[in-house]
Amino acid sequence: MTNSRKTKTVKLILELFDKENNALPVIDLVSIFSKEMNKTTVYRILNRLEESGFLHSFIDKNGLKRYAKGDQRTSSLKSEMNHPHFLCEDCGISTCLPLEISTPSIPNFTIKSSEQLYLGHCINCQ
Amino acid sequence: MTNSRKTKTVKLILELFDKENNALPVIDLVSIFSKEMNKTTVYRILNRLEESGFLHSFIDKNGLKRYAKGDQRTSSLKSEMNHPHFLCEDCGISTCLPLEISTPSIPNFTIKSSEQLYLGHCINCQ
DNA sequence: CTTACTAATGCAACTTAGTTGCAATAAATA
DNA sequence: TATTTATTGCAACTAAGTTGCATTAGTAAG
Repeated sequence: MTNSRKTKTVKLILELFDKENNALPVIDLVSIFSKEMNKTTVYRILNRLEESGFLHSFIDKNGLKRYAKGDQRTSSLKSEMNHPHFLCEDCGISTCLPLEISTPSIPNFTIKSSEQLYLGHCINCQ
Repeated sequence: MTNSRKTKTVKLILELFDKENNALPVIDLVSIFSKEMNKTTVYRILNRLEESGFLHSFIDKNGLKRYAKGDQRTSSLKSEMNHPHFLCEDCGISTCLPLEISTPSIPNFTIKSSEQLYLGHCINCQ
């Protein structure tokens, strides 16, 4: 927080996530902002916004990194802290699911966190 | 099955998975077999072995594709059909977890399948 | 055990996502 | 307004994975 400057480019990305409730692939964000900023800048701003807790990220089925708003580390709501994501196999839309993750206990393994991605069809693609 | 030839390269990969119980990243397999075959060949053989049901794959935390033996589509055992994977954050080893996945039902979403990756420490890295 | 068919391979070139180094720029603050 | 340094743009790079095509080698038929 101390060392984060409100540059034009940061503001643009913050504005987008202000109205965007889905998890967007980085490559999409790069092309969305291709006229406003360099792709390197997009990657670096997303990195910083994740570190500061404004965004969280995960890897989708295609191995692409996606970002959505919300802090998966420090949220007060348990379901927000570590939640599954949904990915529509038809339209590619991805959203956070407000569900709690139950971590199984397995002999020989210490489980610290998990990544859960549910695949199927969203309401528009039924 | 009809059109799959038992070539030297296919045999080598089958032999490896015969004794390998972990899920291996494709890039590792490429370097393991770098003297025996071309990387393109590795990618294509893995593809075919997955289609035929001998292997299954998933994307790990780093966005890398991993393969492990077993058919996630047609196994008779429910727990084998769609199971979570574990990834050790220390040594990078990854294994299939013999657990059943419970698919939640969420309004507005039709969930068909899921990808579940548990992260933590394996027995050797405690 | 040849011959013919075609799946499978090797190679080189390519694509795509993401990263790095560095000089130039522009927020923040003093 | 001047100074500091976080941030950016650019170009070049890396790493994973893909594609086209000519060549090779399993396989099955004769």
